[in-house]
Amino acid sequence: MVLTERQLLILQIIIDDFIRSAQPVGSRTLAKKSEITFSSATIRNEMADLEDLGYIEKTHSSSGRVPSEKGYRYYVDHLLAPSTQILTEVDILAMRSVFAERMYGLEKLVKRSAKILSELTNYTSIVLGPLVNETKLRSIQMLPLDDDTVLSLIVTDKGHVEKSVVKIPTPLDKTELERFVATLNARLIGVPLVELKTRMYEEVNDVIHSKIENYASILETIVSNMNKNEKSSLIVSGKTNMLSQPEFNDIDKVRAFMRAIDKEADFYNVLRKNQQGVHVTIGHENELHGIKDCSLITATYTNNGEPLGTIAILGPTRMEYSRVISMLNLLANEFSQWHEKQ
Amino acid sequence: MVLTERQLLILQIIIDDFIRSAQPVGSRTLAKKSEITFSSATIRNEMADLEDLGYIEKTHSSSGRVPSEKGYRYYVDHLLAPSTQILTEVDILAMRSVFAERMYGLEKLVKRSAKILSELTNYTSIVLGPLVNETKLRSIQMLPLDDDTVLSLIVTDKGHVEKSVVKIPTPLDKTELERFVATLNARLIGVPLVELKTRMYEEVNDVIHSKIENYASILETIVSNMNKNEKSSLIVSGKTNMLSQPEFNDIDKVRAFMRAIDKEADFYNVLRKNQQGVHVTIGHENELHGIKDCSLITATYTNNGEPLGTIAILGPTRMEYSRVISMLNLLANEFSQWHEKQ
DNA sequence: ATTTAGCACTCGACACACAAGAGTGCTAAC
DNA sequence: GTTAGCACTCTTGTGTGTCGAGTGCTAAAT
Repeated sequence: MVLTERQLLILQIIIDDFIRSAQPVGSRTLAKKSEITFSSATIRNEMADLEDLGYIEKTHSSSGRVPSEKGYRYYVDHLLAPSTQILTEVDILAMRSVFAERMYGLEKLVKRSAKILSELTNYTSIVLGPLVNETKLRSIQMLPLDDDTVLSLIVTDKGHVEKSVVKIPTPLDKTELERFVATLNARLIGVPLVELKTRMYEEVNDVIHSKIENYASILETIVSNMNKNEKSSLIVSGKTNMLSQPEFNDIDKVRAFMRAIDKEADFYNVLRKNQQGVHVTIGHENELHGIKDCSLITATYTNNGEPLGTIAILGPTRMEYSRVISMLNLLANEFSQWHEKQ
Repeated sequence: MVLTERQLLILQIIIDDFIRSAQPVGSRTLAKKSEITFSSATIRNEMADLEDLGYIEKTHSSSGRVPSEKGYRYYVDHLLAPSTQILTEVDILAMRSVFAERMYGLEKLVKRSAKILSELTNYTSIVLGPLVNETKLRSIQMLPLDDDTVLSLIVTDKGHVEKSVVKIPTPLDKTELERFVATLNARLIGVPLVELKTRMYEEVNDVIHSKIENYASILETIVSNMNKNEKSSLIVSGKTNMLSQPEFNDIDKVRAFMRAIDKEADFYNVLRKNQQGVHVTIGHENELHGIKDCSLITATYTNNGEPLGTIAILGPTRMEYSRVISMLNLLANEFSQWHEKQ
């Protein structure tokens, strides 16, 4: 059964109102709205139908109605004012400012966007920087710190630096190290980071065998470090913002949420698998347990159509979907453009 | 007026018991303890005196007693079982394991100790890595990324790397850049990082003047970046642990605490000025507003007597002072030893 | 055939009263 | 100086009553 015009109108107003007020909305409140030309009794009848269909719920038998997750889903899919200009000038300027300023380095850009986003929305923002498989090796450097310690740096073409401090078993021959590094660089520059681990062994295997065990040990450490740091480009900003949302007046919800958001690795996995475009995941649609009361909106940004990274906002299910989606769209665009200029 | 033996005993038991149970302790509960040989009526009299003196408080007129901040202060200063072996084998092994393992790099060590500490105590731990003024320049590297972008790396003798991506106004001459870097390295290696900013200008001023403006711009960025990153060696672990402490059942306290702990810069300032040794700051003794319900225990670790960094635990005023102090002492010692071995 | 007015009913929120229990302070006896 | 005893205080939990917002249903109005 499909919804009538009037039911859609009522559903829309209920959700809009609830998003604003966080209070269950009753038939009298609705009847006062200027869009509504019929009486509260009619509204009650329609609301009863909407409830039977699962779009709205009561918090108790004589309360006003609250959107269900199904209701939000319908709202997001069909009712969202399509491409209406929701953002204020202030919002737009704030976001553009991140890119307008002469910025140095992608990592800062990611951090700053996350911050702006969480400040503007008062939700929690999560930004995933470019995935490692997009970047290529720019240079490998090794600097001896002591007799038995080497600092190795892996620099990518995007200006990212992975460092690892390696302890080596036998004392170091400096010129030999230099030759080793030169070999590595000669053979590996330009290799995508994601292939680096395997290529490293392939390309330099013969060289290593002819040398002492030091180099095997160094490579071992570098490779194992790369695994760990893959996830480092995840920035979470505004973790405490959710505390000011009324749905988090319950201490147990706060606990669950904070615990969930502390496990950044989980979010990494969720965000990484995101397809292109904007996606909204509402309440129990989320895989992660701690955020079943929340909605997650994600947007990917691209470089020439290739997905590079993800921007996301985590808020209560009662989220300002329309505004947040517009913001993410804008920001993802700016990101993509920024990348193409690089 | 000085406290009698018996009052001390009572104060001690009250505090010990309250630290365990988080419940106000009454005269009957006390009388049941095996250490106590006198009746609950006597205890009531003594408790009235202790209250007049400000060491304990009532939560309401007919409640049991709770330690006041003055009480905790006295407890920490005079009553703490001096160097009794509080730590369990498990605690000790867990902490040693951080150092026992073949660890790479100070930064990881700092992170791992913070983690262990917060896990063992179930409080929040804060570890401040070696202050920048201890470390010296090991090497400066500059790698051109594009025509107008240079990645500059500052490597310290402790293996720490500061990177900054610099956009430069005029296209780059690669050999000239190499000469510039060589000059920088020749003149600046071994300079303490804290002096680097000024020395950088002094030493290379003449060189810069004879070259194009690129180099001034590069130095500018590096220097301004160093300022920001000075604070990066602060690791906070277990932020959400406090949520399981009963004193944080109040949502407003949670909010205040989370907000406070999110401002890492504040903690940096507090920890940086710490004198050598272990320090306990109780409740309102803390300068920071959000943690007036908390106690902060800090310990510095040293290298040949020179203070290097700080380890701290932030918990409720009802903290296991004795255990935490022992743990910090142990860990600070391990840290100092580790440094000396380097 | 819809829409609406009217009304009985439900439930949460709040205030109040009451009892039980833990703990105190004080007094008088030991 | 110590203790037993007792009246008193305050919290906590439970039950009761009232108020108001909101619903569902019925019957009348359009």
